[in-house]
Amino acid sequence: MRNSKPTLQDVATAAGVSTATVSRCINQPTQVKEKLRDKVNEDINRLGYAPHGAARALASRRSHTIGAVIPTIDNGIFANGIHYLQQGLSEANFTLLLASSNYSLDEELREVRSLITRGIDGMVLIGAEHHPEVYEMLERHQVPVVNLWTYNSQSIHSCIGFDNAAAGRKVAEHLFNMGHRDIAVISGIQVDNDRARERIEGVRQYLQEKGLELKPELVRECRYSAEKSSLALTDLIVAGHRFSAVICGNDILALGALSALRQLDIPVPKTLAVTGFDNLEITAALSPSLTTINVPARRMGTLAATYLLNCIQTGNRDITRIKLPADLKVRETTDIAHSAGPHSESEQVLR
Amino acid sequence: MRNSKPTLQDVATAAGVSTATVSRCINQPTQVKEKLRDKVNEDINRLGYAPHGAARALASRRSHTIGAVIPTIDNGIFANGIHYLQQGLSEANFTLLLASSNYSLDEELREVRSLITRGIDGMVLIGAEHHPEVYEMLERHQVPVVNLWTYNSQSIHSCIGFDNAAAGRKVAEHLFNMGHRDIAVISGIQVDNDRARERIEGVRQYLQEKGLELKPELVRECRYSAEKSSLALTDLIVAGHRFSAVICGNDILALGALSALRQLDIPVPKTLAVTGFDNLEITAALSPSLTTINVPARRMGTLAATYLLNCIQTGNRDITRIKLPADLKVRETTDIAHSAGPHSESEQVLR
DNA sequence: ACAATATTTGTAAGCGCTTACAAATTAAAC
DNA sequence: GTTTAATTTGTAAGCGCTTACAAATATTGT
Repeated sequence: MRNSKPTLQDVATAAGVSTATVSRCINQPTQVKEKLRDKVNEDINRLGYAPHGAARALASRRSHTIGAVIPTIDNGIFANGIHYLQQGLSEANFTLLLASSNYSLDEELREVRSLITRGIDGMVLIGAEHHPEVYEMLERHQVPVVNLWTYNSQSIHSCIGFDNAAAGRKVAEHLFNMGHRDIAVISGIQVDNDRARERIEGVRQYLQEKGLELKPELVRECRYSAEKSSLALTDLIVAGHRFSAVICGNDILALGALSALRQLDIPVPKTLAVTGFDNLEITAALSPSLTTINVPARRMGTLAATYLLNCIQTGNRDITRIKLPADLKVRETTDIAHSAGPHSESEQVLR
Repeated sequence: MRNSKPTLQDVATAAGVSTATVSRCINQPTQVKEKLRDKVNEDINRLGYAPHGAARALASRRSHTIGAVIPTIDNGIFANGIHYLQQGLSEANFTLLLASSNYSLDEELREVRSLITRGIDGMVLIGAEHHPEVYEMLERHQVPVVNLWTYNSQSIHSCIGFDNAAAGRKVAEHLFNMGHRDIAVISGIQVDNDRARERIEGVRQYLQEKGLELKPELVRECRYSAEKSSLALTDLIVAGHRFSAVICGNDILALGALSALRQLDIPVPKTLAVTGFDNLEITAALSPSLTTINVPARRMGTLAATYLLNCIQTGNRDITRIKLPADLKVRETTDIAHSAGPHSESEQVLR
């Protein structure tokens, strides 16, 4: 319970060695003779010494911190991937500095600037579309970056993700195969959001190939909120449009859509089929369970950690592109046959 | 596109002033004469200068960073509160360093240590129960701390939250009033989790006051995962226990319970009533919608930011205790009457 | 006009650590 | 037992910034 925290110098004095030796005990233990090292470690523990991150970062030009800016931390969409990113970093003794942009590229720029000022060693962003100054700053400060949730074979920046357009196509294809010809879309705001645009573009293309059209009046954009989505779908229905399926830009939007349909007493999928995107854990537990795209969140997070740590360690700045699968999970909101029928056990009486 | 990033010294040289003046332009602009300040700012922009966080932190003994360790970032339970915490900090130009503990106090200790090493100016933790060394380190390093998601008028550390036991009571009371006498509980793991314990304790106490008992065989603990919860409830039912309501420790557990009940074809709330805890956005959109406790996540986040910023600015270390309301949201899983009846609009034909 | 005071700027000493480089010690080779 | 090479430790110069304190300049009162 000393007055102020001990410094490297305090430990050095206590152990009767130089600060350099103590520093080596911590950072390159093999460079110090075992006996001395033990003595020093003992004093480190005895004094309760903990290195001072800022001083260390300043002297070594390495913060052992990587930054991530995600659109929102509010719901679970990105949380899962970030969780594994963090886990991967943590194992290498790196820390994650997390910020959110509210789906705005300008806010993202501000956060990136703040993170760079903080001195991050690597950066994780969502999507490939960013303010030009973002890339410029990262470049200037030599900070390696990887874009998640997106994949493009031509990308000039590293990316680890999936093909959003292809995923959109998969949804459309499934719906088409289920007999749907009139399809509505509730998308997230597309400005500043390449993933949202690509997903819809995938849908549009597929339908076009099948001689169908994605009617502009059947496409609604709204914030990624269940409530907004609910309103959007209700509006679409009240407006009297004809459609038998609605593709939602993510699971939150789908949740809102299902809520609206329940309010309106419209049976799903009988009268209206619904699809989501992301495969949040809860979507499988819904009733009806939600057909959605299973996003490789875990692997994106883990691989991003591996990639950045490697960049930092080796100084390698080659760009890497990793394409992960994003498969359709067909469930009850598009296919009643997928319904979990009553089990035999269900017959038992509870009370 | 210079070789390496410009430093304060570079700006000073360019502007023909001392580093102290440039530093003041950035940190205490009013101390510098307007004309000079403009000139300096111009050079700052021209050179694309960005302060070096570590150097700044080292020299000023202030990192402008606050740390938070939450049990999990995986689902939305804590995300919402953290979102607002971050927002509040961001406005004051502070950054959030976020880590997760997987509901383990030992892991939490490790994360706290890492954060302190990184040099945080303040700390946010969830719950009041922490490894003793956590409090010791925070004390030693003079880092102000606030416990969220918990409230105790006797607490010797600052807390901003709600009374978990009282919330538990509310759930039990509601169920009791709805006529339920045989109540089961699916709780999160209680070791290392004071909130989970308190919630159940609240339930137990209320029932006791009503001359009822919370039967040990009707209490199951499991990880906060929909799947585990689903298994736990199924197990409880298959074991032949008699109960008409199940109280779940949080909304994720409730989701799992609902999923199990759907699989077993057991009507909710007719045969079995279900309650959650947290009021995740999606719980209102479920069918049946979930009765749950509305946790004041937003206010906890906002107030935590305000509190810590104040501590840091003023140096004040008085302990603060803020009690926020956590009200019951009665919905369909306990009260069929709350069902949103078919609206008149629902009659309209879609196709 | 000249003190006396208030404001603005500069000087320089660190903040706590890492790391070239030099010095000292030990091990290996002859 | 030397000489030489390899290993271990110490010395000291910063990393880029903030901030007492001193110096210089501007403002005010008389």
